[in-house]
Amino acid sequence: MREGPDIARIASLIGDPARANMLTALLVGKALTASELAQEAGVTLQTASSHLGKLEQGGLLRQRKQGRHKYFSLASDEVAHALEALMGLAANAGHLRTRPGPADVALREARVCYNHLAGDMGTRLFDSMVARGFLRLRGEDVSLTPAGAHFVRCYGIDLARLEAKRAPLCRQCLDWSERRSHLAGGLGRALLERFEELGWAKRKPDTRIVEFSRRGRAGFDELIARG
Amino acid sequence: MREGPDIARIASLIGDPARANMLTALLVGKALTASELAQEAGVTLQTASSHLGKLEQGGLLRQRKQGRHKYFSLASDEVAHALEALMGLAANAGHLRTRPGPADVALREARVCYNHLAGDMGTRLFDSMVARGFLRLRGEDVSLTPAGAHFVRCYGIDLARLEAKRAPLCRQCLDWSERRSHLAGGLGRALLERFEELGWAKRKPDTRIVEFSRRGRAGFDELIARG
DNA sequence: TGAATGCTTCGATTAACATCGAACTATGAG
DNA sequence: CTCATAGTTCGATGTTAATCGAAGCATTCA
Repeated sequence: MREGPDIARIASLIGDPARANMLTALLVGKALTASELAQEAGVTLQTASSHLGKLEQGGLLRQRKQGRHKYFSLASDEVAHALEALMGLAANAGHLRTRPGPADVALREARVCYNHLAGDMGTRLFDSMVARGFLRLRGEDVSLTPAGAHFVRCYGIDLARLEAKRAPLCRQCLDWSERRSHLAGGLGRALLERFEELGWAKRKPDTRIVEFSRRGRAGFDELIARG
Repeated sequence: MREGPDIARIASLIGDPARANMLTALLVGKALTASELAQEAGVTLQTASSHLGKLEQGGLLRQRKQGRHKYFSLASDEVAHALEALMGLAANAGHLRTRPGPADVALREARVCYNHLAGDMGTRLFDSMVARGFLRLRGEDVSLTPAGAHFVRCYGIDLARLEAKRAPLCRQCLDWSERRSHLAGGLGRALLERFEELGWAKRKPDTRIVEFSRRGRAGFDELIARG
């Protein structure tokens, strides 16, 4: 055989616990410095540096220097997607790191996945937008319809600015907790930002949990009910 | 942090070259014996036995004994999905195992992915069925519409038998070469079988390549053009 | 200029694990 | 029953790579 891409190389990169911790930490979407990632992974700065070099070499991370800091983030949405796929397998095999507790419940309801909203609320938003014809699915591609563009503009999102960027506007991302898709890409990011701007939601510091206020939850429910 | 499923465990399972070879070999969908997998991975039977035990323990493989043989296959479509996601990353990072050659071209055009058709022809089939209203997408779920049921029955597929099985009928699977979806699940399997039955396509032995005859290619083109 | 901070490189240590030979169990064939 | 084949278990070996202390750059700040 020996055909197709070399999967073991990438998988073994993810397979080290320290590196896996770094990658999952970066799933929140924020860029983190080498020191922060070292702490996240529970290793010293030296070993973290070695790990980060390998992850970047392997194309999983993107890095940018800023002064004497070095910021790392995931290289692409695809990396996040692959990580979530692995999480699905892990959850399925019952290898949860912790027994399902209150944090886990919150995580399943609403969490951040590389800067966009995932979990139950994320998939509900996605399904609603598809059902109302705001998003059109074609195979794996997702595109915003004219009606959808109107909808998000009314919600206060600067669509023109998003479209000017090079990153894809819409993309779907499979959810490990829900086994369904949620909206990724620039628009997904913008929507979560807007939720935070309006005070509907707030990220719980140092976790992937997104906490909705009572008012925010009501607003969200109405938003996906009829726009 | 330390939240969410334990991803490193699964990834390190896939991260060993011998195990990765076994898993990719099983992507063709056929169940293989321990000896066959040992040869596929290029290791002796003893080490293969150890690897297979770990893979099964980790929930990636399913095994059934038959006489003095032990047959292994992937545990689920989800495993195949995760593997293809990793292939996407690997291909993206330029870590192709071999430089793109003739085999690679054939692989991108039509290959088998856990017993269903993938590659360019796989995604074209999927897109066509969505466009004609034979498949309906709802988030990550795919379902067969009444019109679609009529279509596949006319094509000679015993739908009742498929529906009787426990495995899901339709499922979408992301394609590493095309970055779009193709049809997985029982129906995807049945369609590929039917292509072979009609002499349209033939699997190239010991590879994932699917070769279409000239007649088969014509029939396929007509099938996805108007049914 | 000197001190402090953030990160990298080097070297040595250690732990994990893939590998295989050899011995063992189980199933099937003659 | 005897032999061959398929697979497992055990133990020894060798390699890989994760880890961290210490020293070395680079950047910023005073």
